[in-house]
Amino acid sequence: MPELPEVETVRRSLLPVVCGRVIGHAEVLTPGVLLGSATPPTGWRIDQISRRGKYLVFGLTSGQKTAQLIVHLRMTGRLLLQETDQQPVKHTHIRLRLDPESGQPGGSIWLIYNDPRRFGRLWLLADKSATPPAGFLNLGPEPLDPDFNANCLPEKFRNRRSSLKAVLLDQTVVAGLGNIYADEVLFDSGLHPARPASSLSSAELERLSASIVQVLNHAIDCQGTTLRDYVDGWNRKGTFQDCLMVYGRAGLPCRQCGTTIRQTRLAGRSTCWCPVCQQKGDADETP
DNA sequence: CTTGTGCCCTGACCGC
DNA sequence: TGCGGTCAGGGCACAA
Repeated sequence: MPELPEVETVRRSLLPVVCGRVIGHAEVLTPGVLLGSATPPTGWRIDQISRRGKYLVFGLTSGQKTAQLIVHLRMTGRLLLQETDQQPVKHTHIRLRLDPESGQPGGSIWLIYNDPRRFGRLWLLADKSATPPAGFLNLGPEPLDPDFNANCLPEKFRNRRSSLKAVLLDQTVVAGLGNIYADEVLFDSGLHPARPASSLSSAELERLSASIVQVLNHAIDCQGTTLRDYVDGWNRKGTFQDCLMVYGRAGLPCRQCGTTIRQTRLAGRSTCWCPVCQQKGDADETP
């Protein structure tokens, strides 16, 4: 399930291949997956790929005109590169033939959007009538931004009575965390997932924000987490699944203290934590 | 405003 | 071997 580290890894795998190429041909095999402008996405040159939270943003130009192609992979979406025009594999919804710019050497490459569960979406914003999705516009601070620190969190946390887990999953609070990294971040910061967000001390907020940055960067260094579906643009798996401390480890001994990892349901999501390394933090529980 | 619930959708897995 | 049930969860609509 692509979260920030997986999306960033996809971005880095696509970047050197697709930038500077022109969308020469586009096939939308599944209507409804591509939203936004009615204009077909052909003729545009891909200038850059940026990322915001779990969204990828392709910057497109055509002469003086600019456009954006925004992509959210949700659960099982994949952007895959193919060097030959192969038969579309099952659950392929969009195929883009990327040609070298005129006068440039080399052959075409295909960029495939594949998504078994069809939760993912692409938005082509090629004219004024097309606007980005609300979720994109309402994203909270970007945790890999150099300016990101604990001061980005308190105002968002102060008025929230709900659990830390629910707040970390809220994309308007911090952009990019999903179920796996929310659990991993809470373990890294030694905080119990059910703690009310508003109960954190400033020292705990510092720890939490530092863990967000640390865990996400570590996962990017490992090319993301592949549990089931996730692969990058060249169909390569990540390795962060070998580094998980709590997610998916219910019933197994904590890798730090040996206590059995517990699992519960929080914010509608399965939540794993270590009952020893992640204390509630209540005064009466402190020895 | 906040918080919670159900839905979308397919494949993997489990028990019978 | 098949078959129904359950689970996985990101974001959104909707209700209270």
